Amino acid sequence: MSTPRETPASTPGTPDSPPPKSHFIRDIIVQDVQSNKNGGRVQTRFPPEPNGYLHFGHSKAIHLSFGLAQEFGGKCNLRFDDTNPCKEETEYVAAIIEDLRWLGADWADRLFYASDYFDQLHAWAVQLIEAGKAYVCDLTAEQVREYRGTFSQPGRESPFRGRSVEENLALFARMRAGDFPDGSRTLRAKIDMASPNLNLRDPIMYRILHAEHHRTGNKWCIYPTYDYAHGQCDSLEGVTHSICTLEFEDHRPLYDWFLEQLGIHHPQQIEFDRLNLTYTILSKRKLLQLVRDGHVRGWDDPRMPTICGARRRGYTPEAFGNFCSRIGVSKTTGVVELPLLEHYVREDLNRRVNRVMAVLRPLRVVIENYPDDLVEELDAVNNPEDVNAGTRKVPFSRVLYIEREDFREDPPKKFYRLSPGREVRLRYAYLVTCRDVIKDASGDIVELRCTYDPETRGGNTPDGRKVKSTIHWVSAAHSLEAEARLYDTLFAKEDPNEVGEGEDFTANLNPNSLEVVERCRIEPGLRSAPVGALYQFERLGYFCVDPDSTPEKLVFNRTATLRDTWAKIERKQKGAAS
RNA sequence: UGGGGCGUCGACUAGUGGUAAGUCACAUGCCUUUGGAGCAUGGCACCCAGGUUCGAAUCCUGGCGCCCCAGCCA
Repeated sequence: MSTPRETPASTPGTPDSPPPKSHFIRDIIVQDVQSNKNGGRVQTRFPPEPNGYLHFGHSKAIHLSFGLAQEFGGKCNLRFDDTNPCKEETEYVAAIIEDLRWLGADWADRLFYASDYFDQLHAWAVQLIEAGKAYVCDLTAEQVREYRGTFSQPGRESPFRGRSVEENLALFARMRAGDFPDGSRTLRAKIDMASPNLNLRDPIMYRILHAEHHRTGNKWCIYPTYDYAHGQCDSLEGVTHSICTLEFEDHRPLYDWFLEQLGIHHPQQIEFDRLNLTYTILSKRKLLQLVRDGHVRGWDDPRMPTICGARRRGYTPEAFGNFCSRIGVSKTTGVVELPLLEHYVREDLNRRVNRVMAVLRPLRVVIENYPDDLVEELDAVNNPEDVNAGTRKVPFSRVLYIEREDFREDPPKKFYRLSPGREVRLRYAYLVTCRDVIKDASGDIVELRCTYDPETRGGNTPDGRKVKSTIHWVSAAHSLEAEARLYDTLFAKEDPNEVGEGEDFTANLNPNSLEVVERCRIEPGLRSAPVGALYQFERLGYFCVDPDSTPEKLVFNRTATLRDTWAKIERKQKGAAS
C-alpha cells in the first residue's frame, strides 16, 4: 500500500526534483538580490480569490511564488483577495487552504485577507480625496461606460469630476454610512480620461454594495475594487516581487499610480503567461458552470482540472511540482500538451507505487489439471522499481479470472496473448495452455479450459522455453469485487473553446470521459486499502482508491493508463484495413 | 481602431554576437516474468524582408502574425 506523500515537492529543493530552472523572473530576482534591492529580501505572495477551487493553472503560480521565496530564503504570504462579497464564500477559503497544503505550499502563520486592510485602504482613499486625486461620481454604471470612450476615442470627464474636496469627503462618508443605494455612486481616481490605457481613465476605487462579507460581516457597505486594493495590499505586506499573469500587465501603471500618490513601499510586479493545457479548460467561471450544471459530479470530480479533482484522481504533488518546473516560465502565450502532465504523473507513480493484479473485465478460466482443493501462495514482486518494496503472497487456485481482452479466439497478427492451443505465462504463477473455449447459447465466450505445466511454478521455465506473453490473473474464489472508473479527457477537442455558431464550450464535452466498470476482480490483499491509496494494476494503469468505496466494495479511479503498445498496433492494423 | 505584450522542432522551454540544446509527443530498434519501466537511435525549428558584422535566433530598420484590455469581476 502506498498513499500520496504530503511532502512539499511543488517547490524546488526536494531531493529528487531537478535543480531550479532559470527563467526571466528568477533572473530578475537574482539581480535584485545581488544589487541588494529591498535589502536583499525576497517576499512574494499568492493571492487567490475565494470564489472557486484551485485548478492546474494555480499550481503554476503557486510553484512560482512559493518556490522562488523558498529558493531565495524569502517568504511567500497567502492572501485571500476578498474584495467582492457577492462572489466569495468561506467554503472556498477552506478548500483552497487544503489544496495549498497538499501541494506543499508553506506560508507559516502569514495567512492574510485583503479585508484585513479595509480600514487602511479606506483611510488612504480619504487621503487621496484630500489630495484632490479622487472624487465621488454619481454616474450610473452604464454612463461610466459611455464616458470611458473606446480604444480609438478618448473618454469624457465625468460632470462630477470637479467636486470640491469637502463635498467629496462628505459624500464618501455618506456612501460609507449607507445613505445611498447600490450602484448609485462610486469613488473614482482622478487620473486621465484621455489616457490610451483605459485602466487610467478615472478607474473606480470603491463601489456601494450592501452585501454581507464573509469576514467583515456588515461593517462595510462600500468595498474597494481589486485594482484599488491589490497594489496597496502587496505594499502593506512588504512584498518585493508581485508575480501575476499577463492580463494584469496594463493594470500595472494604475497600481504604480496609487503607490506613488500614497508614497508607500513599491513592490515590483512581474507578469508571466498563465498555464494553458490541451483538452482542458482553466477558467474558474467555466469550471463553476460545469459543476452547477451537473456536467461533472463536483469540484473534485476526477475529470476536473482542479487540484482536489487531481488529488481524488490519484495525481501527486510531486507530479505537479516536476511538471511546473519543466514547463518553465515565460511571456509567450502557449498551450502545454496534456500528455506532458500525464508523463510526470506516471513518472512519479512508476517509482513509488506498488503493483497489484486486478482484472477489469473477468473471463473465467479453469485449470483442468490443477487439483480442485489446492491453494498455493505465490510470491509476487511489489515494485520492480524499488527493491525495498519487497514481495507479497498471491493465492492461486484451479479457477481463475483473466482479462477478457487477453484472449482472442481468432488472434490477429502480433496478438501474443492467449488463444486456442497457445501457451502464455500467468504472471508469478504458471505457464498455461488454452485447450477449450466454452460458449453460452448466444455464442458468447463464458469460460476457458486450460492446462498448466507444474514445472513452471512462479512462471519460470526450467527448460528455457519462451512464451510470447505474460498476462495477469486473479483467483476466482479469493479475489474481491471492485468498481473501476475509467477516465478520458473531459473535452473531446484539444481546444475546448473552439466552438461552432451558437455553441459554447460545453458542446465539446467528451461523452466518453467516464466509463464505469462494475464487477472487477482484485487481489485479496487490497481488502483494507485506505481511501487515496495508489496502485499500479499490472498492465492496466495506475489506480487510486476513491472515497465512494465501502467495506463491501472498493471503488477505484484510474489515475493514468500505462503505455499500451498492443492497442497502438491494433489501431494501426485497423487503420490499414479500412 | 488606441494601448500593452509575444513570435525558436508537433508542444513547452534553453540560448543574450561564435557548433541551435533539453523534456514531452512521434517513429524505429534493443531488452523484458507488466506489449509496463528502462536503454539506444531518428527528424527540413529560429515569423518574413532588408541592414550592421569575418560571423546574427541574438543588434538595427521595416513588415507580417498571434494574445490581452472598453466589469462598479479578479
